[in-house]
Amino acid sequence: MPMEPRLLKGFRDYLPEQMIARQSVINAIRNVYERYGFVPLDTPALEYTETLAGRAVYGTEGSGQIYTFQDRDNEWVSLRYDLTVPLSRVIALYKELPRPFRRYQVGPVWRVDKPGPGRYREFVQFDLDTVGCPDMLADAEILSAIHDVLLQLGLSRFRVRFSSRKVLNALIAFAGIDACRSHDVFRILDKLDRIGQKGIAEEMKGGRLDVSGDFIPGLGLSDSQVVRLLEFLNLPQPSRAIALDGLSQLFAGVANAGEGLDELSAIHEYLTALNIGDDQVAIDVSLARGLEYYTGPIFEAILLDAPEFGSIFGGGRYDGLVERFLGEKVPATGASIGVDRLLAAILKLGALELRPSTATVLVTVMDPQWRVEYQKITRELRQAGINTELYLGKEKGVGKQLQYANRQRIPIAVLLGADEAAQGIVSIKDLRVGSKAQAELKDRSTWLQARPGQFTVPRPQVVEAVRSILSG
RNA sequence: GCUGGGGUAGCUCAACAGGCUAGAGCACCUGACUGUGGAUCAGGGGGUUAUGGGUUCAAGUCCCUUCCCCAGUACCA
Repeated sequence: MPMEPRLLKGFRDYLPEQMIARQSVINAIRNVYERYGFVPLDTPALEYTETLAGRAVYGTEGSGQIYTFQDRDNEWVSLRYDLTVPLSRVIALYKELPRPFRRYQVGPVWRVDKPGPGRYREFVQFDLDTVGCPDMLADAEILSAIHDVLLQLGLSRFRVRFSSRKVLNALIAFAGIDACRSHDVFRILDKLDRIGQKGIAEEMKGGRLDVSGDFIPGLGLSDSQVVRLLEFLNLPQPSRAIALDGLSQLFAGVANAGEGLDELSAIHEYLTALNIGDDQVAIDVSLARGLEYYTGPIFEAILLDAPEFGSIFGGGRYDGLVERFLGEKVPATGASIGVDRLLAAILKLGALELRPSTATVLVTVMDPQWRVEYQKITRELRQAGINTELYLGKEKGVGKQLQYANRQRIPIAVLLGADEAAQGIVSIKDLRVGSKAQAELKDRSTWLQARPGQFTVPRPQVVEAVRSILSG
């Protein structure tokens, strides 16, 4: 008995249809990033566990989600959890790298997590980071790049949000909360979208019952502390400038609050100079983010027409991460696009069409007698830069081959049989014409006679004819 | 991970209260119709009812195990 073909939970095969769409998204992102002058980097899937599992890297939850095992040499190794920590390792290992080091990296990362819609244990991230620049100019450039990426992908209805961990630290001081609880507070603040202010207030205090009746334990903060948190959350933020005003008034008496505000206002100024508006890249004080290593600005983006996919982009400044390996403090900032989520959202929004084939032309094999001629035509088209497939299935008649082209969404078919050969011509068929017409057709003989979208050209003009179809 | 719900063909679902050989639509394959996609017509392949055990004369149906899926939670891209 053959064994059952099984897929590991939370893992996926990327079938050609998905891969074609995914690669086009990745190429679009890469083009934008190279336009900004970032350089490519790749690192191994496996790292020493100690590289990833240091204190205060991913937080307690994050560390528990790292795939870890012993290899044949009894070394403890782990699958990378993100691309940021490997980058900081690279910075420390290759001291000859230029500073600032501005790199992009795309590849899978692994997290032991409960799989769900749009959430997997292996997923692809596309990262963009600048290492060695303390100025907010670097952060603004990250935001500007994601802004350009989304526009490039045909997604204009998005909202990029940013804030700063330093602002949140000021909030902790402002509310009189013990600094050691700050990460718990951030985690709950981050849920604003889902549970609302009422839910946040409950969870900050005694806890709350969720929709399923499950009890979520609270932090046990006092009423007055929660009032201050809500005051912060209710700051009006119709624009970056107004949000900044509100923050500086609210935190007027808080020591060290100035640092975070300076960061946000610097980013605001840079964005304004780049002509990036409040509606596209906004300050959002409720933004918190889960990872422990952020030290300054933090970023996130959602698609307004596909909010159910969650954030498709997230990141921030992590000035302490490289220090773990180097001892020397190296400023760094960057962000990550969740390629799978972004792709799922794009497909749902219809901004990209799934195609099972990369071919534009199918050269059919009508009669094995002309095989060499089919090969020659195929080669001519390929040399002209046109993606062309020679039909390699069983030669069972042209009907099957056109059906194949139709199902593969290959728009153009080339046909050559005895009739054409006798006249030195080739038949070329634009299948898209028939696809449009076929809804109205009922009777087969009319359909056969019509031969929609089909015409003949002299044999030497095949490439030219295909080109003219493609150019519309 | 936790709580709850679920699992019948590739997909969507059916099968009175435990009772004949587990069915249908779609999809797929073969054929007919000029050397041509669609429609139509004729035929065909597909199932250990997720899994292992138990109760019973009899289990898709009832009980338990494991696995997987879904919703919420936690976390995050």
